[in-house]
Amino acid sequence: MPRLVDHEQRRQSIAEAVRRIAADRGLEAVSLGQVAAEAGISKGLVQHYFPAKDDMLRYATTTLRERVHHHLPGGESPSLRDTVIALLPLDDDARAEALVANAFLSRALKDDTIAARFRAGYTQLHELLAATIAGEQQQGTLASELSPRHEADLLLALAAGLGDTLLLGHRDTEEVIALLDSHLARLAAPGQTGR
Amino acid sequence: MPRLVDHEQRRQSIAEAVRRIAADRGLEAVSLGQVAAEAGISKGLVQHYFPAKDDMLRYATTTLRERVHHHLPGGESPSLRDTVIALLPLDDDARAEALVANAFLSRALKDDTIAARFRAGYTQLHELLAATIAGEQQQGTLASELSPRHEADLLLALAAGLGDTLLLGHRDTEEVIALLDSHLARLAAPGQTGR
DNA sequence: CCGTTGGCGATACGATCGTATCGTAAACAT
DNA sequence: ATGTTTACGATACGATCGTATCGCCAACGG
Repeated sequence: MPRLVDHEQRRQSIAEAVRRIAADRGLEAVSLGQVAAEAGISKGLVQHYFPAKDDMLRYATTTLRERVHHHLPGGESPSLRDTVIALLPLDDDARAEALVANAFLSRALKDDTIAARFRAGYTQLHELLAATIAGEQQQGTLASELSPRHEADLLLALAAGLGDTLLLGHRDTEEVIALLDSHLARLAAPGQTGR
Repeated sequence: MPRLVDHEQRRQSIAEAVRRIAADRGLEAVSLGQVAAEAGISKGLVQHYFPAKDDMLRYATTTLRERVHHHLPGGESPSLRDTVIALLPLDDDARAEALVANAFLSRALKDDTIAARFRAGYTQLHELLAATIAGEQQQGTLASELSPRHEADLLLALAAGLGDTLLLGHRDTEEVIALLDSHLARLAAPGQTGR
């Protein structure tokens, strides 16, 4: 046996190159040559780890939604507000991830593997939000008659739309957060004084 | 002079071919050859009307948001609900348009011309929604303390997010409309019995 | 009637695409 | 030491990319 190499690590570094290119030049700019250059390796090596380009693209979507957890506030049970804010593309990393997800959306409609990844990501976020909502209901800060799953869907859609608004520069960060807060205020339990 | 041809019409038919390809195979599949084949004309003719590919892509975004009006219900003053529903990708046309807009999003971040188009589209829809909201407030069906511009931003974001949810198949049409209705119900004037 | 002009097709160009096929160097088993 | 196996680089392949350059054909002005 020759020298051993961590395949997974290699693949991840290639996948990161793919995501970097997709984020700032679009999926159309993701070619084997560009990826090799971005990853600082030879074109042949990329082929060694991904026999076909489609394999590479599919793999690049594996860790797409893991970063959401990374953006979550560290506390034990983060507030609903902080959790939703963590979904917004507010820093460069989150912005890049949003752009990558956007670039892969059209592929998700044709590629079952990528579609499954998107669905899993949505389900995961949905469960997280629903649990957070239920927690705040028990805590008495959110109105108890709300359906956590229903409100989670609304919040995910709102966060996605506000994310696009941010990416396109239609509204700035302050405005978007104010919009989000006004929505959350309507979910508050009666007698709650905002925030 | 030789036979005269309607340049605008030619350009539009080419632009439609671009949008068709972008909608179902992504922007990466939009090449001069593919566009020519889709439009049923020669590759040289495409070049005749668009000296560079970027010109063609830019032009393809001109009429992107015009179709929204086409989806609006015919009545004099359509309800807020019907107006927002008209923003959702419920039929094939609207779905194709949403996919095209999605495909061009990454380009809008680099191309000022396309970015201006997106911004104009957002502004136009925002004004439409705000006016509709103000109208329903006067009519007494929406709570009078709401800010029409504020709620318009929220509804646009919600519609965009719900649109993505629909495109990706995370929720079906009925569920999405139910989500939308539950949001709208919270905006209703007190004493209003739903819808 | 003929020359000019614009619509349009055909083709050629170099670059880059994705993939295939090599050669070589390094590391372990025997 | 030798042979086998794997990491990796290099190169070649045909296809397609975007662009440039032709030539023909139709139509109108003179």
